Amino acid sequence: MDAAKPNKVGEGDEKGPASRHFIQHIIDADRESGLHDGRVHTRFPPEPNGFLHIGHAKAIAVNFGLAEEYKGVVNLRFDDTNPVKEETKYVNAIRRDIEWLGFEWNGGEHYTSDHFETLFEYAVKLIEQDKAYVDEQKAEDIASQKGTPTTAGSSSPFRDRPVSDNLRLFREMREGLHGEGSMVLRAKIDMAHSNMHMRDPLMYRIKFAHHHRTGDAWCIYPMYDFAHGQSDSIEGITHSLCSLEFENHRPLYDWYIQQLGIFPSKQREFARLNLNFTIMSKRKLLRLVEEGVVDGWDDPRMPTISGLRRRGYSAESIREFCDRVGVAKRNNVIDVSLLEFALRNHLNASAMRAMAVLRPVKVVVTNYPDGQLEWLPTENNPEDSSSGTRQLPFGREIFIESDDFKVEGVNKKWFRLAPGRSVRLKSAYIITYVDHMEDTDGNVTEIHVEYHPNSKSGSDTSGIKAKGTLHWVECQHAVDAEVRLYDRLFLDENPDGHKDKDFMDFVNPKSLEVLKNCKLEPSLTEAKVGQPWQFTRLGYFTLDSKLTQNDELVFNRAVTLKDGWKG
RNA sequence: UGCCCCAUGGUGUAAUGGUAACACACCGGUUUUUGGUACCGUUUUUCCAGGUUCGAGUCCUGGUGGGGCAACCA
Repeated sequence: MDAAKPNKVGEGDEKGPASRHFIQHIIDADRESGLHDGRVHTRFPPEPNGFLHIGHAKAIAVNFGLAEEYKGVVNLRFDDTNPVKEETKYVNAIRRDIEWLGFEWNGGEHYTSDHFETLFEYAVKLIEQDKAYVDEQKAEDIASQKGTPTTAGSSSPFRDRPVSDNLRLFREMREGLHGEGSMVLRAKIDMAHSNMHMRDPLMYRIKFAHHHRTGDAWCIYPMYDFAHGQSDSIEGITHSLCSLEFENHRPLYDWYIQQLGIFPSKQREFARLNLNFTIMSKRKLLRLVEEGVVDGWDDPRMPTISGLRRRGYSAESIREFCDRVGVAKRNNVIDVSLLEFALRNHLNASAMRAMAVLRPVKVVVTNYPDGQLEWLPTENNPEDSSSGTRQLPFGREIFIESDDFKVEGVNKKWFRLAPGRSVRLKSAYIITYVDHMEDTDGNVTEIHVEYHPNSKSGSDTSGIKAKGTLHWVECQHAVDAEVRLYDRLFLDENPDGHKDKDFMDFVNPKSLEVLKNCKLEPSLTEAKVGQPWQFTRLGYFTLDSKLTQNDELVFNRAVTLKDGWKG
């Protein structure tokens, strides 16, 4: 095993046992005690009100990873208890993203709405036990009676309504006999409880809204707390893993299950993923979409799964990233460089190399015969000996990167082309500067060089030592393309963390740069959507899935190569 | 002035009362027909104060600091 790589969950290496996180310790203890015969059944419960982002990827990886480790299964359950926010298009996007990440869920999809009838029966049961009551107060009154974290709440005047009245009213609520906001069903727990969630929490509210799956069958909908844990229980979920913010909900989660006497799913909480220079709130990501800052949920600058995919991130790299960030209870902010590392790490080993010149300047090889052309072999991926080679056309006129030539400020650290300098053209010849032309603004328009015929790659007998190696594309065979370069969407490390400023204030106005006049080697016309490429010396790129037309290639840069040049 | 959770290098995460480690980042070096990769190395860690113990990052007490909790949202 490669010692540089982290141990796969549950495995050890020659250095000792793999490190294990606290949820694994909990599950180990549960299995030790024989809980549920050692069965592990988790769930991933997205609300279909937005696209999945990299933070969800962590939750997905934790739930599916644990299930895999313990030979259990995972339910995909769309948590659809609020019809006014949820839409089928989000269900479809979420399903596609999880599949793309490479995870398989257990036996079809689940929906909280599948359990609406059972949930209703559970509610009736609690009413019959005098553990729930119909409250006819206004929302503001209920809120004010809740008290504050430091002062006890007070009871609703409807708290001691007879069971029979509660039963009748709750059924009338379901039948649509009462208007929205006129009444709610509440659990009867303790209005003075130190945990606000235990102060007679709402269980059901009336909404005459069309539900994306149940249509108009219901006009009452359960609240999260009275739906999530019960759905876990109905589905036989053993370990219900959620984020830290639900820690205070746990006593309520347990209370409902205990009162109902149903399967005892257990909730455990871990810290959600945060990334610097980005935001992870679905509400705020939606604002970027709605206000046109980005071109949709799948804009390559978005931290969404679909955005990362379109940008050129591989599913493997996202999974590796999720493995590397760990699982713990402390609030964390992961450096985006770790995400980029995971991508480079995967793509360096797997991506095909290609030559592309983003900001071309023409080079004329003055001693190369006019009209002559030769095809030179070059490796597809030096990290993968099985990837083979391909042929590159070379001729009298080529393009190189304008950044690779400069006249002013040339010192001994400059390895590239300059007056008096020689450089290697990757997989071709060594060339030596002869002359260059400039326009009236001083921009270099053309460079003249001479090549050394005996310096051909693989059979170099020239003895010339060239420090630098440049990528290049032969003019006649060059394919035009558009290339889009992305920078971070926010200029602030924590755009969401300023009390006095809106995160929108930190949007990077230069997060997208569109290059129109890029020159690609001809083999790139074979590129497919979803296929990663390393453009030699530049970074990792992929075809844009939305903007690419048949004869108009558009590439996105996912990430640059690490740049070790200190200038 | 309440309840809950958390505190290990710059950022994350391990260490199950017994030598504080791994990754990313950073900095330096070797190799290199990608200033990439690979390899080597430097710097940098247990919030504070008590207590228990032969021994505490770990257990206990008290502080300090951070996060969460008062939607007919999830």
